[in-house]
Amino acid sequence: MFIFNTMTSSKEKFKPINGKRVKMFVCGITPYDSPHMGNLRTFIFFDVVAKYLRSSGYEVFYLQNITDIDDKIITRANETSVSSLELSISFLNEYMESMKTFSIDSVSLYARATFHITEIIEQIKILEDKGYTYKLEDGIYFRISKFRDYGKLSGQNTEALRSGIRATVSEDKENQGDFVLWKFQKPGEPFWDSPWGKGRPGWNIEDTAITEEYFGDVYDIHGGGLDLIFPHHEGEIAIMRSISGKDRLANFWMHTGMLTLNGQKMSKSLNNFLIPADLLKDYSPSEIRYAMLSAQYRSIADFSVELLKESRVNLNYIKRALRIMENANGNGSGIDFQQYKDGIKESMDDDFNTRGALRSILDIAEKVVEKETSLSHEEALKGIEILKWADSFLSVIFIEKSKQISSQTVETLLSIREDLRKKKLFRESDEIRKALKESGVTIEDGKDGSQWFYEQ
RNA sequence: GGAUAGGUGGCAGAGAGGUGAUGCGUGAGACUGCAGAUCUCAUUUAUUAGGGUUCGAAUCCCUACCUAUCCUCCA
Repeated sequence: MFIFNTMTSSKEKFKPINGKRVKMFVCGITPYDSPHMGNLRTFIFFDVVAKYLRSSGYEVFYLQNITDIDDKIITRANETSVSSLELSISFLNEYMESMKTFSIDSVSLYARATFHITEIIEQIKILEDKGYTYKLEDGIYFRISKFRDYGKLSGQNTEALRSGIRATVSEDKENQGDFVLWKFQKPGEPFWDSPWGKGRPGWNIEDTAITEEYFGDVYDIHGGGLDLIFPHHEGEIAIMRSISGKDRLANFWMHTGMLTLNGQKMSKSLNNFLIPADLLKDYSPSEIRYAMLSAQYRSIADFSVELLKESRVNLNYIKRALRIMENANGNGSGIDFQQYKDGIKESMDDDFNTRGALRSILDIAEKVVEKETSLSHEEALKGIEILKWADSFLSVIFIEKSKQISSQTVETLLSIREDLRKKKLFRESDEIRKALKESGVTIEDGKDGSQWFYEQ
């Protein structure tokens, strides 16, 4: 298995530090607003990563943080006159709801920053003792000049950063890149006590405190969006390595490409984002998830309706093949299912190429449709087994069917409809089709009678 | 200005030195009460540009141009 490592800009053979155990950390959200599809892209992808690693025999501890204290939360809370705690919990619930909707259920532990204040303070103390910190009027800062490898992950050097065009001129910071570890409380803001006075933690140290708590000072995979490489991940590396003295924080750095809308990054500040609810009006969760997995995770993916439509068509095609397999009773088609399974595995082992895996699944579907009449029951079982295996990490085909009407009822209604059609009472027969559609059952009339199937 | 990743048909996306897959879309036809699905055929000059290496380049090298992201809020 090969993984593209941002740190080295190359694909490297994956090997966990400790046998088959994998410690994976992915930067989660700051719950100050609804999660958008860009966020979802990242979390859907890492869900596949965790699931695929598990299906490949690894034991994965997938840790995700929640930045539930932050300037934006405080600002937003003040605007809406609820407490920052209430605000963050409400958006956190919404986030968890989305995770459920899109079958993102592989995270072992969600760690909230506010539950780890003690560990954060401990880390700052160590940094202080080692001379990595200094105090300004508004907080305790980390001194990046003391950490030699600052900028290694992003290819930045501190000299160039100084002339960054967007950097606001610093007040008193020793270096533009210095970041806050502990922010002193301003009147009315939530706070925790610390040796430096009342305040709250800075962003970067929340994650290092959490990962050190559960993983120790070096772990296997650190993931997140591409936009977090600088400065967030540089900051994490600077903090943790300064504390541990080790030559690394994580062995593999994985970053997902941005989801764009009309060629521009989906983001709150540009106000060009889509939230799940916008899409769920017209598309199912698995169609959306399929669309997200249709692009290679590191590439820019421009969001489009075409992509969703294509996903729907392809997914329906796969489901059609699945129905054929479920009813197969031919004499043998000679389809070599194993080669497709190998193809899926090969794609996934190559830096989690979900696009390639989906391609192989479509190849299976195509073969099955082509050999519909000759496909034997035994062959079909093999084919279904492969689809189930692939779906154990892709999670787009077999979605739990809730409150669906029984197949017996459907058959009964269909035979009634058939009679109506023979009598050319089409208005009545169309009513039945419509009613079934609303219950999640799709009917397709063909030469050999009507076929039906459950939508997800 | 610096950094990172890229630039292949209308769109998505393979190809990793030996006349450019595939899917979607589109067009035509078949089927059909309608819808949908499916089938058949088609989509004729798609590799950003210019140099170089080579018998041969999408692929390797150089230059230019373009796009996205980051340069202290960001998945």
